[in-house]
Amino acid sequence: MQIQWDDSQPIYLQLRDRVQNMILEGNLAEGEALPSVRTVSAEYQLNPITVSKAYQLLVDDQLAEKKRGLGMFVVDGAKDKLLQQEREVFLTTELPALLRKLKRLNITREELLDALDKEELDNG
Amino acid sequence: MQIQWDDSQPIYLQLRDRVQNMILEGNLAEGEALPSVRTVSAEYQLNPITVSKAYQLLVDDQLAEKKRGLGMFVVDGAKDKLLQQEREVFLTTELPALLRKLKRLNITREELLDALDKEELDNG
Amino acid sequence: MQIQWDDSQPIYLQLRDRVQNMILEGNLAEGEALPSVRTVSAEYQLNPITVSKAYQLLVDDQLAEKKRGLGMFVVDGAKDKLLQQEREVFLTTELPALLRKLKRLNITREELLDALDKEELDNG
Amino acid sequence: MQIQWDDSQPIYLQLRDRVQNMILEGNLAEGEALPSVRTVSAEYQLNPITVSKAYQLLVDDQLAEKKRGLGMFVVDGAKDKLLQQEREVFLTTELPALLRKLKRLNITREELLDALDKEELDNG
DNA sequence: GTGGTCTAGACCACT
DNA sequence: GTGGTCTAGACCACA
Repeated sequence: MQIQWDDSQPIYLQLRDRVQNMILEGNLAEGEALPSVRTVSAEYQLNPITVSKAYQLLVDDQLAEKKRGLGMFVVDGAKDKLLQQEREVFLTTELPALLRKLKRLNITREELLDALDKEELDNG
Repeated sequence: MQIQWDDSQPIYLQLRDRVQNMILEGNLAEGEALPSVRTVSAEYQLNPITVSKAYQLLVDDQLAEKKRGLGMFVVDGAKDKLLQQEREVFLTTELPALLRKLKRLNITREELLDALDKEELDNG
Repeated sequence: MQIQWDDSQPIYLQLRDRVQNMILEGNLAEGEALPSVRTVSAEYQLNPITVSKAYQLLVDDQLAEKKRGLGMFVVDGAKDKLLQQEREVFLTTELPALLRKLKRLNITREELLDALDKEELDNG
Repeated sequence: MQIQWDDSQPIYLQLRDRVQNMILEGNLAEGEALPSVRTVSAEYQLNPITVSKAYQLLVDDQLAEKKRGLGMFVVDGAKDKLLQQEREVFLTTELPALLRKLKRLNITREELLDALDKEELDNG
């Protein structure tokens, strides 16, 4: 079970994103323990510190909490928090950027929707 | 006259993007000379090497060309080339990512269009 | 009945402090038995070893004593001992630190007294 | 030039506190560059990562900023920010705790002021 | 020159 | 068992 790491981004950020995705997709329930630092570091052949760094980011974002001597746990409400955070960023930052790009590239709204349709068909 | 550099991206890439935008928006016509490395580095308090690096990327992408002793110039067809390049990247990389994100965030097509409308009004 | 544990300090120290406070406030009289390790560990969902560790600290400080087969008891004179210990620490360690901090933050003696007054009113 | 590290606290936190104190005392002016990670790590025989960790905390608190390739710099307004932060914490957290302790230890306001006077004399 | 990242290996405190 | 911290040493991107 080997991960394909994307070399353009630090591993600890990719790890954090993976956990966030697991929470969003429900593979990691609220209140559930994150896989231990040691487990993850062994499984993916990573330095424990690298894993710790990813987990610490989750704690900083109040998505996970430490219980001393027991491990890290997904906090209650983490999923909603994530959804809201991402929507926020998307609507206030990414979407405006998208629109500017559409204008600059002279892509009409119709082309955009067509492309979305096509994508939807491809991915079922 | 200070630029707000985005610390999350190397300055030389931000510089390149600025020049590309100027070309796309017509502020820098084809055949026109780029501002000299020395000018830019003085104006924005940058290391000349940083500016050179940005310009070299434009040369590598065949968007600009060096004329010995005269400076750098926007090549003919640069604007179209840029448009095509960006459309390509947009349609093959960004759009699929956008769709995945929309799904994950439960943002419907209607919400997307509403947001686009709103943006359009804001930007006139 | 869940305690809010402060993650910045080991649980066994927090437990010890709680017991010490109970002694100081008279909620745990001298000669009285401490709640059993088993009781506490069940009530607060703690590892019994954690509770034992806290109790052992009290024994080490001669504030409690073990009676084989009967449990742990608050020793005679525990309250006075605690008072004296804490006064000692307060006057020799905390107070000097307080003064240094007041100076650094430019908080005058008047502001300090005002704040104390306000606190007193709040807490009745 | 060797620092006496306090073993009860991680070095990177002690380092952060040192820098904060330097800012508060004006030894490190706003806009000035922090001593480089390498310099500090060499001077105090520390791992560069340990120093980085301390500096990152300052960035997270918006007391310092990174300039890519140039180093870390004290941000404008850092000193005021620090003062305000510390006052806030002091007045809302430490002072109430102080009062509770005074009550518990039966230390009167007069004793407190006497002690403060004495301290002041000692430290000039 | 600057900071960022990672590995390997060790020791610690806590539950 | 858990996470936290540190060292030593290496490589990278950036200015």
